Amino acid sequence: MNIGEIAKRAGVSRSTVSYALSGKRPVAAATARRINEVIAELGYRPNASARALAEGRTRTLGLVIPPASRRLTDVQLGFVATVVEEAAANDLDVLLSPSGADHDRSFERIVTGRRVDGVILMEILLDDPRVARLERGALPFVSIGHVEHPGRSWWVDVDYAGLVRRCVHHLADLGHRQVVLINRSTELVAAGYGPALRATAGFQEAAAQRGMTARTVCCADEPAAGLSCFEEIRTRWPGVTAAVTINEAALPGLQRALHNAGLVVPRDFSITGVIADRLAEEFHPPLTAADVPAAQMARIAVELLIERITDPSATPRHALLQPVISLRSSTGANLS
Amino acid sequence: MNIGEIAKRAGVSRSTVSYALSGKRPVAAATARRINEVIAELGYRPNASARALAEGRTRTLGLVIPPASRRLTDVQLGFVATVVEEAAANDLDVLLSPSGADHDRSFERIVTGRRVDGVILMEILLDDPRVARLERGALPFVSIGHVEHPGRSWWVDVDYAGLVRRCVHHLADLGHRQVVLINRSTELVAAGYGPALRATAGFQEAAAQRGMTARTVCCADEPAAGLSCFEEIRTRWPGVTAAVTINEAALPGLQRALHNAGLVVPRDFSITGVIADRLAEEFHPPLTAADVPAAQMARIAVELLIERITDPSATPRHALLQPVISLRSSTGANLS
DNA sequence: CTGAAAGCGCTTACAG
DNA sequence: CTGAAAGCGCTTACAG
Repeated sequence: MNIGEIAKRAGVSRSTVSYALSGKRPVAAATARRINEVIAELGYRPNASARALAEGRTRTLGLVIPPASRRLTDVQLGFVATVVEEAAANDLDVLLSPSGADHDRSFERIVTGRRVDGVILMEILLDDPRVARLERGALPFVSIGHVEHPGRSWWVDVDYAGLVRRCVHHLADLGHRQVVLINRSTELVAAGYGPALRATAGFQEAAAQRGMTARTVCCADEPAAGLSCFEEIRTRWPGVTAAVTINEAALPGLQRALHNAGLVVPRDFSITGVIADRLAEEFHPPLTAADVPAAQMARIAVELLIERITDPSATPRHALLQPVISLRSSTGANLS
Repeated sequence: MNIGEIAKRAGVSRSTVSYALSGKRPVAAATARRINEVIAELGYRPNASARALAEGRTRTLGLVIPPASRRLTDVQLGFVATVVEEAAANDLDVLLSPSGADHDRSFERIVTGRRVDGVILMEILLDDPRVARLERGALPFVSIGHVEHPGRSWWVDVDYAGLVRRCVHHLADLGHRQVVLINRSTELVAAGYGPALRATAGFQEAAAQRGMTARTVCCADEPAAGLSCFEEIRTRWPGVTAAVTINEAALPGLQRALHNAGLVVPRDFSITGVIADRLAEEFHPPLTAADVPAAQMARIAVELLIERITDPSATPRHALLQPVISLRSSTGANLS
């Protein structure tokens, strides 16, 4: 069943059916009613491929996600879910593409097959080959996260360096002198993952400014690593009284390690960092932390992308969000 | 740039370029080489919409996911990630569609716009309107989970009733006389969510068979609910010595409640259930539980769907997986 | 081994 | 207010 069938049964031309559907040309009320009746009766829906071919746009966005092998964090999940919802709210579909590993074919298919009107990239490296790839092409894209030298590109990000800096100042104000940054995994740092490197920079900068002793450790994205990581910290640097972390997945292990060591938070040890609000609330005690506004970031990304698609010559825009640090119960004065 | 441009530059017809690309007709080696050179030089990729229109298939699968408002569990996440990977391995793209809430437009678009060659449904209710909707149409689909009366449909599922039954027998063998089922949320049960209802049935059946006292509670999908839920259990039924759960999200709260109550697992209280292996391992002590093979289920779903798409007249197939219960450290003899 | 042409199902100037 | 026709970029019988 196609538009011709509808036209025949409604006694009009195919163009009239098309215009009745799109509203791009006025159609007599009676004609429109007849057409809509036939459409409803037959349950007709225009063929998306044909429409895309004729219109030159697919009404679909591409979303490039990290490979399944690497577990998604809560924040990343929030990105995916919200991108899909926000796209749906704009009557756009979302095509998923796993990147990395051996998924280059999939990425290339999305990027070059004109399957999508634009692409959202996440998990951005300071020097990201996918960003470079997209910049060579003409396909509109927006990244959640930004490369080291964003130039005239479109992106939305959270100011990791600034947030970590503020966490450190907060700890300094509470009298802490020796602090540690519990970072994401060694692999991510080695790969040049933006948030991990910017967190390190902000951490060391602020600690130096306040004359604090600053230690940093990488920690795999899983609870077990959080546990062993904290044990290592206690062994190597017993004088450390507070930690800043951006590693959500390690939190349960961290909590267990604190408990095992007989440390009460925040009396004996303070913890803060950049963490999804949901996870910060679940910690015991709830974490004083900068909440990553994942849903907001995803919404902005979709908005920016739609804007860029709609007006290809629009001036590049970006948003660097600076969420506040929510004071909960995991930081206290240094009593040692 | 299109196939005609390639044809012109290679000095052949468009059909020859097409056949060189698809391999559906032999092409002289020299001709093929010339064509491939031009293609490589110009970075040509066929337009996916045009191809889909001409071929009558989109090389895309639809995946209907729960709305973002409802947090995805670890198992569900595993489904999404693996479906995408497995599809990519077959050179298929995945179009996401949020269902439920006010996302009917999105679902209808996927189902009726011929945007996809087939659909994978997850989070199936015993009486699922989406399954009913798809069964009225001609679009191939496979569900992860199955309705109460699956008839001649295609699906893959885990035998929740059987697994929970075995958990109960395991506890009975250890001497437990009063057990509780910590189910998913009241809303999910009310909506007729298959696993929640089948777990209840299996639980009560096995408990009755072994002459045990069986209690059941619904618990929202979040840590805080797990905590309050367990406190309620202790208050209302102090004689309960073991719990079976299928609620992954409640586990951290459950763990905290046990700790708060001064209960040591498994000495004072036993816990088992149906839980993603990763989460079972993270519990302290690691949970004796039936591991939901999420990745395997997703792979089977994609396989079945491809089979159904390839041969629309194929005999319906389904798979009811019966994973073993992994003996870890959270169940012990009833010492009370 | 290759080409000319019809056809997939839409949209949209062009005409009236 | 409406229709006939061209065109989007492919694939694939039909011919040779």
